[in-house]
Amino acid sequence: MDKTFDAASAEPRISAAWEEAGAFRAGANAKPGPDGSPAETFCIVIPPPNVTGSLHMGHALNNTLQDILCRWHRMRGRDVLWQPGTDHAGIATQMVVERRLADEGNIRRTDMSRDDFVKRVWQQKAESEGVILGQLKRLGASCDWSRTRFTMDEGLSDAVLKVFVELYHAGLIYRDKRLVNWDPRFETAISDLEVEQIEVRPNEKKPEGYLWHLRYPLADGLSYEAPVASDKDGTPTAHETRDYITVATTRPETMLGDTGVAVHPEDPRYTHLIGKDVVLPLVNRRIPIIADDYADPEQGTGAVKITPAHDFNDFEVGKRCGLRVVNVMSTKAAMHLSGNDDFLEGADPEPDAMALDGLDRYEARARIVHWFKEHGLFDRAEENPHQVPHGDRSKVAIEPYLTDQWFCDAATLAKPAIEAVRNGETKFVPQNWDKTYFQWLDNIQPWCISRQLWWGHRVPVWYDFEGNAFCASTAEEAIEQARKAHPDASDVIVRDLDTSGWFQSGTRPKAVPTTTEIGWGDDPTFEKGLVILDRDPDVLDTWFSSALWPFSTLGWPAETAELERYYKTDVLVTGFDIIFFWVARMMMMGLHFMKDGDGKPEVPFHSVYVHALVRDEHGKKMSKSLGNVIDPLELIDEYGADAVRFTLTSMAAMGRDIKLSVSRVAGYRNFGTKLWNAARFCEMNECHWDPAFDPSAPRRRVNRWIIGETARMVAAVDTALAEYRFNDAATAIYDHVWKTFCDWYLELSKPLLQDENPSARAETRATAAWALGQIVAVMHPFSPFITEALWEGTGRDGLCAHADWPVLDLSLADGEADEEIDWTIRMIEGIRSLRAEMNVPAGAQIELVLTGHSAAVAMRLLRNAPLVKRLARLSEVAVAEEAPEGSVTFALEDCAVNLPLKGVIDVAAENARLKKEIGKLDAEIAKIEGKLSNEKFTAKAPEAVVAEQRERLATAEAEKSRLAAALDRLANLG
RNA sequence: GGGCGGUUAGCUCAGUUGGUAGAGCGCCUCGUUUACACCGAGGAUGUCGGGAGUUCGAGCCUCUCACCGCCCACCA
Repeated sequence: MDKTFDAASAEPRISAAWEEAGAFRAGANAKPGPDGSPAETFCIVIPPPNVTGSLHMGHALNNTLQDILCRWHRMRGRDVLWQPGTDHAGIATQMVVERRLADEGNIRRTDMSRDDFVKRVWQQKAESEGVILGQLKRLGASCDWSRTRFTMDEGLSDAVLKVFVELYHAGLIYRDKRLVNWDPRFETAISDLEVEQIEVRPNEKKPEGYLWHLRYPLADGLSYEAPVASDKDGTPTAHETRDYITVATTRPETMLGDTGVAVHPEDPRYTHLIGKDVVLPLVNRRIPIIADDYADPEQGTGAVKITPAHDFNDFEVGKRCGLRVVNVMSTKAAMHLSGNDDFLEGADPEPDAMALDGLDRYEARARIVHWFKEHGLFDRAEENPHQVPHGDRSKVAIEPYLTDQWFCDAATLAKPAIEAVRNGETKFVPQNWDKTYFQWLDNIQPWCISRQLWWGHRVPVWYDFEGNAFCASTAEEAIEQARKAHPDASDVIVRDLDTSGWFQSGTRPKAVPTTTEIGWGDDPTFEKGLVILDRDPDVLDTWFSSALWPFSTLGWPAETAELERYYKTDVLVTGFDIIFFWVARMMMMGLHFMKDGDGKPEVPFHSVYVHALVRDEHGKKMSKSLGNVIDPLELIDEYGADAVRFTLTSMAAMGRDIKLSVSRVAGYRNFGTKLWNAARFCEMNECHWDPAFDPSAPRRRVNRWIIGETARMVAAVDTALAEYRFNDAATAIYDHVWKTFCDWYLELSKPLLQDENPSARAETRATAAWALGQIVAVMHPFSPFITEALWEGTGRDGLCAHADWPVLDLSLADGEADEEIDWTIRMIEGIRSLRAEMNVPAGAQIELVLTGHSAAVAMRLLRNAPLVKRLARLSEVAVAEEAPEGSVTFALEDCAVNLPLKGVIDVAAENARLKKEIGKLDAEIAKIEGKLSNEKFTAKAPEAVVAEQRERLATAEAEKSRLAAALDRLANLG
């Protein structure tokens, strides 16, 4: 064996061995029950990574934790299916491809046919999927790769179609014209969840972060007296005549679409104006002053301009008050005035207004403010930092925009999803996250599921010339529906707008749903009774298909054996950032479409383990657009996958943030090396694995002790994993391997391995090999590569990945052996500590004289003398009545340990040391006596606690008396 | 505005029914004894954010304050 484990060369070899063996196929290590019943299943569906990029630290953490659970259960004999796959990530992937096209040669998406563009995205998918799955394999993920799925593959597309069509016919999906969050960069609607609030402050670059106060002249020459000053009681003391009303806005450009000004019905400043009109500047449109509670007298001027087409609140006000809706922007959020009938109706725009046509909203804003200034209608601009909704992908301000979109009735679907968590069918771990889940679902809004993108699942709806919708899984079915709706039609056909023929009448898209752009909005062709259907050009929100992942990947809507066997799945492992996007929606869809054996709605998983987010060094979420992504592959290259995994596992308990430090990764790489060298030591000492080894057989205390320690460690790991306390499991292993096994057992075993007695040698070799074997097995889920290499290196059969998980009875622990070895360790530590403090040269062999002991303790010391001598570097171990002159002394609970150092000893320093030690013991004694003299304590505390305190007091007093005696002797010496 | 989390050793953070404060890294001293210098031995460092309460006993439970962070909703 080499001195270190060479991860870089071993990992690919081991990965290949797993792959060749099909080691992770579902059922690969399944063990039937004792009665021959099939193995219990364990199923996790992977959170499908996007086909946009590569593995980041969040993936590394997420998949490490899943892999630990899968490998653990696989070794325990469960039939494990870890279902892998990738997500088409509609908007994100389209964005990546568009950027790439731009890099390659300035071709815009819109310069291509939809068909060609989508083909190009499929290329991207093919490349990226290979990259990211390869990276997951490098991490060691034990997915059943033979079942890899993709959200847009044929089967999953079937699932999407069926779900859409069923929900549509159940009235849970519907089309509606309303304000949506519109992303002007991608020119698509997005859902509420894809909007993030970003604060804007007054700045030089952009006209934003102000509250502009603008004057709207009253119509018909009206004027009024407005108070301009008041005393402290609020009684007006001065007035001025005004022929305008001032409104305050953060978005002056929307004034072009104003159709009213609202004031509070009880605002004394304005009640007399209610029902009057103003003439909208620039536009010369008469719009009413209306009364509505929405106007807050405390905010702005108390009068608020109402733009129903470009503000969610204004839209509601407009509905209540019957105001017109005037959309003044294009899909790119540029002003759309010329040829805009809504805008022109009832207006007589200034040439300056029409000059804004086609300008970006910010440019228009600047010019409009300027225009108001020039025309004496500008009151003032107030600095006003405020939150502005932005698209989470595009990072541009979203525009509330009036369009037809498809919505899903999330509130109805949410009810069973809420109930299932409330009644514990699905549990969050840590449980606290259910609050987050409830908070969102209890207030859920209709989910906008349509996107004006090219990449994604096409909405399965066809329209006739009247705009009637026919929703069906296939064009053929849509045609049937249309025939019934148009009994007199000579024929119904689907317009074949696609050169590649995907959308020919009666066929449905196979595998690659792609099409050229449809002439949306064209005049319908209706001649000679022919009805032509056009398919809805929109695609679905990418999360719509993700929501089906736990059952679509298992074959649904087909009734597959996998679905029957593995649904519901066991645990979902995910970050909290997608509880709304994904977890909640999987709950909704799973409960709506899946039924258990009794026909009862069935949740997609019984547990949701929510882990922290790996953030950058400033605590920010890592994201590609911020450019703060740490590449886990680089860490793997340098330190090995096991080190990265162990680091992340150890940090899994952290609250919400994991800030990764490379030094820690290095530390866990060292841990691997430590284990490697322990194995090397075993090899050198001929500690060979014996399959027939019986852990209850060894008689030597050191061996019995390590067997007990091993059993306790395994139990700790099992308990921790059962409760998803990954860091506790990692710590239990780390401490056991490094401290217990390497630092103590291997050192203590050395004399036995060289013992003249062959049976002692044989027993110790077998025990060491066994203990190492248990470590390798238990550590495998955490560090699969090095353990697989050690498995192979120690001549074990098969794969470590398929090893039996250790099942050790805690009765293997021998209390008497534990006590004695623990005592021996304390003895050695005491001697080492004192040697160091006395500056005894490390190489010097010194004597030990035991005093103040019982016969039993003397026997114990003599029994373990070879160990103590070796590890504490002693020449002689003796017992005596009196300590030799010039000794330094420390006390164990049941004896005094004297090291004769006459000539070496610094009397003054030793005097000080002993006094300091005695001082510590005095403080301890005083503290315990205080407790024990407190009647309430002895009366109310549990007996065990009181007894423990009494014992500690006795120990401290015994130690103190021994040190006091040593101090006396020192005084005599002096 | 609603909700959630954090504040423990120089740094990054563990600490599971309340019962002697821990780890890794860093730091100091010593050491190449044939598994390991990616090592070994020893050592120093904490008013567990402040205050109050409950309790025989609080890092842990309750209340409160301060600061930091996140999520949701809103802000003309």
